[in-house]
Amino acid sequence: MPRQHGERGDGIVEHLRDGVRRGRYVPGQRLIEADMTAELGVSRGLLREAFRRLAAEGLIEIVPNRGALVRRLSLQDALELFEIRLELEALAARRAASAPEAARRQFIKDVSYIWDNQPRVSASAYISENQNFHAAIFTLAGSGQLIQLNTQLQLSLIMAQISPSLTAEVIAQSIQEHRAIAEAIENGDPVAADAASRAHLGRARDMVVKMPSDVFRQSLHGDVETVS
Amino acid sequence: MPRQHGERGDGIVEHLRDGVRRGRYVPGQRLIEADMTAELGVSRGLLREAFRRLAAEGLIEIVPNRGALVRRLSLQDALELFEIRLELEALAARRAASAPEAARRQFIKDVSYIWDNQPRVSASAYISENQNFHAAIFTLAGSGQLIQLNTQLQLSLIMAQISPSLTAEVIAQSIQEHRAIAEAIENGDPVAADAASRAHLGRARDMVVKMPSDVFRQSLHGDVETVS
DNA sequence: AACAACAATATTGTTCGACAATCTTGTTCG
DNA sequence: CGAACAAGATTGTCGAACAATATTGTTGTT
Repeated sequence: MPRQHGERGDGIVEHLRDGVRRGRYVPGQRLIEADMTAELGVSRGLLREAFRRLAAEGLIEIVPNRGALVRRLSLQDALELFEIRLELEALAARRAASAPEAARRQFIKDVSYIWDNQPRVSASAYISENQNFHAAIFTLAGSGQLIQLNTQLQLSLIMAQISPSLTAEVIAQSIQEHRAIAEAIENGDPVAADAASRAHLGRARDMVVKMPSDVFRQSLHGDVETVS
Repeated sequence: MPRQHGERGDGIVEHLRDGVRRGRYVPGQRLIEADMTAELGVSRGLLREAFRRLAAEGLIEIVPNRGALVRRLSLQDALELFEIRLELEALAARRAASAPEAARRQFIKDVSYIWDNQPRVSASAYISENQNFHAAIFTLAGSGQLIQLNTQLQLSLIMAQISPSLTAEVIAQSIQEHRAIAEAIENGDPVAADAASRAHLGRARDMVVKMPSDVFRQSLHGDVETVS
């Protein structure tokens, strides 16, 4: 954790990203500067720079004169993000399936945990498995820009918001679909990988629609809202 | 320009974005804090927050201990971005073509300049026309998340880098393709809009590949590079 | 008890000055 | 000409300060 000169801000950013992933910070939670500077041992200036980065990434929001809070997606946000993710992950899957065989073989090793038949011990275990799996596809796809864009898709937030409502059946179904994607990639079949990705994300999308509505922030009525 | 409490940073961000668009700042140029604080009349802290936002957006880069500079894309960066843009803009075009008729009609009015048959007076005139046109499609698509992601696609940088090598023929060709996209949207035909978008961006991509190589930064040899 | 109005407190927005770490440039020496 | 070093420029980080705004607490009234 002791980062060197010029990279201290990275540590803060990582702390927050990780904190949201593991539920230490939850969507809607306000992030008070005084508290965080005390806890992390950094100056306000550095903390505020980190906040700005994360806000641009879409993980937190900064409301003028009210400061930073972990972003809480509306259902509309989530659906728009799923729609985008569908396209980008299909692209990534195609690229991944076209990667050199050695790289694909390594990928299969890296995600071997998806073949485990034991029921996942906890929702959070599945959440991190899921994040890892999707990240591995983007990595194998080998496009720096895709990896970068993937951070804007807010998988952490979606998982954090729906995780209390996750059922064992939904998880089991997802794992099956992960295997289908992985197999298509292993076989070097871009068309199948594309299709399997779309099927997986389409189903995940439908699942989200059926969630209790208080999982999401009430969406603004306006036509289009941007996030600074 | 006198923004109010809590929104001063927005002005700086806007200034930089605009500056890159109009060529006031060019890819590769270093942005010295002392100079910019003097010119913009803001404190270093605020300026650095703005830098962090823009770096997360991908418009500038921050190199530890060397500060901020306008990002200069490698050919690989540009191609990866085109590949992604192809998918996202096709999505946006489909959505746009499915928008209510009133909105589509308004869109056609907003982009009526594309029907002008006069040759564009300057490369920069075409550049701003192009940016406007593509932004209008994303706006009509009505997805806040898509609009947000569009900022990561770095159209400004690509244009800034290739603009010295733009020819009248290439511009004329692009304008034709813009018209095809607009017509498909006007007719409410998502399939045609999708196809026209893909054709346009595919051709633009091919054009970029043929550019003189010194237009782009020499790409790093590594497998994948991320931009913080 | 509910509520309005106000005061007290907390929190953010912004600036300034300081100093160490690092990079850049200029100069001198071999 | 190039290495080595010194001088200067620039960034990274901190802390203190104060105004603007938001939040909470208190009081008095109905």
